[in-house]
Amino acid sequence: MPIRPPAAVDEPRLKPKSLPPEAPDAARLWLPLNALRAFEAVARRLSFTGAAASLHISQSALSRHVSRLEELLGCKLLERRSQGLVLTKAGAALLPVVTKSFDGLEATMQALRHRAGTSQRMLRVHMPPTFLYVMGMSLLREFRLAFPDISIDLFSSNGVGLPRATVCDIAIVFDRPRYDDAVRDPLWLISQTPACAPEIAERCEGMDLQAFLRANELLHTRLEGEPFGVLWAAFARRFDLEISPERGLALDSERLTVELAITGNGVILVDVDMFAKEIADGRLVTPYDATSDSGFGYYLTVHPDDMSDPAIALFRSWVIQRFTHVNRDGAAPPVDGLSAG
Amino acid sequence: MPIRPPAAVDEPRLKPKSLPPEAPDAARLWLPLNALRAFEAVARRLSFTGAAASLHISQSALSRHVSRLEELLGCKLLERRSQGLVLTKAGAALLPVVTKSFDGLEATMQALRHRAGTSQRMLRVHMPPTFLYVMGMSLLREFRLAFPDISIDLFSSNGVGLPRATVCDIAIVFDRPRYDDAVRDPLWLISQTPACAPEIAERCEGMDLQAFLRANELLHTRLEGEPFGVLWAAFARRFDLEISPERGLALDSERLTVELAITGNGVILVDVDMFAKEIADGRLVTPYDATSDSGFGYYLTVHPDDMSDPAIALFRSWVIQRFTHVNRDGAAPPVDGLSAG
DNA sequence: ATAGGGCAATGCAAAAACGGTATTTGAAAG
DNA sequence: CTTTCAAATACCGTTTTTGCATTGCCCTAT
Repeated sequence: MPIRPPAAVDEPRLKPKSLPPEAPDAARLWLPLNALRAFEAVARRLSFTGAAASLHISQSALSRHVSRLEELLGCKLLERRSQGLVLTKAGAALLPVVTKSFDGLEATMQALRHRAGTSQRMLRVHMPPTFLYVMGMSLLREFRLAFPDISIDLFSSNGVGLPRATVCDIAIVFDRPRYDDAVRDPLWLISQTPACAPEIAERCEGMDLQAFLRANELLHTRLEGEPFGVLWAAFARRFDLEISPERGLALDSERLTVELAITGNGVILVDVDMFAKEIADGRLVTPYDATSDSGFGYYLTVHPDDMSDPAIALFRSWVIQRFTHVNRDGAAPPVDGLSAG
Repeated sequence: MPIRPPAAVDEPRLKPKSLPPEAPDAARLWLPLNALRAFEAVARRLSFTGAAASLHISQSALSRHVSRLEELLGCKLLERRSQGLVLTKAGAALLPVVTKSFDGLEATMQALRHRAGTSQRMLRVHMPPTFLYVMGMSLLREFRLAFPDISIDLFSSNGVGLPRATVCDIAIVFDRPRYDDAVRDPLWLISQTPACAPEIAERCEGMDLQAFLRANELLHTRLEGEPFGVLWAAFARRFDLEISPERGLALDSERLTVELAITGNGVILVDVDMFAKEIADGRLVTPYDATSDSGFGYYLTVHPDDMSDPAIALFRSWVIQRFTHVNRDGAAPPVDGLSAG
């Protein structure tokens, strides 16, 4: 039954239905709000690709939005010329209105959040150093730009640091999936693959995976509350490897572990996206095309009782949305020129 | 497992990535536009149910939209009290801004359509009388309210009246699905079930479907270009009935056919939603719980060459959208106590 | 000229948002 | 205490949106 009739002429006279036709909303329903937002972003930058990056959606999606808008309006809004985009007269007329309207809405929303006590708050956020280093900073920077009235007090240590247990409201923790009653949302589940210094890979050229792992020291990062070597064990299980995952050297901090790997002290399990920089500049190589998803990853947690705090709820939902949208682009180029060595 | 070449050192840091963080859009992306639209409709009427009817979506959907908005804002926008809804301070602050913004957008869109030649047009629309009678009028009324600057010149006859073949730009035709190159969109696919006058149903009480159909005259509506009795034939096929679908009496106009059925002259195949009125007040009864979807239904067609006409394209897309996400809100005919087995 | 790169459009499959139905809840009226 | 009405919720289907990969276009550099 794919197609359904519209509200047929309602029952003739046997239903007072005090409401008159009330059609002011007919046009409202038709208003392509999301397409207008897309158009605005594109028109402001005069670039689909650029707008896509800034909105954290794909260029493809934007292209479609704008096309639809143009189709609905019956006229082009942007002229696609080889030198770039140019606003047509119609586009030029539309852009300022859209910008003004959305700015107004944004400002009002902001003001209401303010009144609700959401703003001028200080959120205490905790996250592991690795996460902070790779993507946390750009994430927080973005959040602050979107909500300048919410300040962030940032903590970063290798301990777990759950909210209410430590001095923070929101924590991003590295953990495995759990099904308890806590408010935990997955942000980034890692895919682990063995990595080592290029010299080691060279020396071991030709070995199969199992031999390789047996020939080298396994490096671990200690995980609070987890048995020693869980990640290696999960990896071994996934590829039917006969190795001793509990063998090796464990450190507190993943950064230290990576340092050891880079300096040729053994093999480490990494997520290629998380250490893209080290891999890209050759300090770390991933000689085998074997990655497994253990379910471990970074989860965002808040204390259940804090869910009613508007600022905390806002931060949480914003981060979650941010991650669902952007698993890749935000991760690749967030930090430039660093990468501790 | 083969060794992978040391992770092809693709673009290391040589990607200026000219774009600065550019976060003005971070908040834009977050703006819950659809939820705001929902809130506006509810707040204006101070009623979820009423707004749902006017927006042609369910109360449930609206409830969720508003909830989400409240959650994002961190404060209630409407106070649900027993006497009805009341705007909170926050809601009262938000409503005018939203209304103003959306009105502005609407007006601008309208103006652009105008400039594009979409407006101040006269559209010639053709539809079958039955369709017009049952739902066409309310449809057109609504369209006119949403787009007052587009006039409608309405034709209604039993002929097919395809655009460009007759004096119309847009036609709604009763037909079967076809896969030709014409621009044809299904609006309402009918589900056919036998119906007759109550006296006949009474007289035939206890008969099975096949006996019932054999005992009564079959009524048809003549369909241009279709073999005599297609609909009855499709129905018989669906339920493995041994009847002679080509038997019976055919008329030009479905309304006439229905009249004959009502006055006890035979059995007709109807869509229960389309003749909800006749069924509700007992003039027509559907004694068997047997409905089949033949694929026949009402299709909207425009001439391919007309697709570039903004006004025609607008009408078309508006009608299609109107049909896809409309429930049976106003229609829900209180069909009680009928439909005996 | 020709190869290469940047950018928007598009086919297709996957994912997410959205909507509907049915049900529950909660308050008020009979 | 039952009945009624409106909003919230559970559950689930499906439409819409999105991303990826690819195409096509035009410009630029070789």
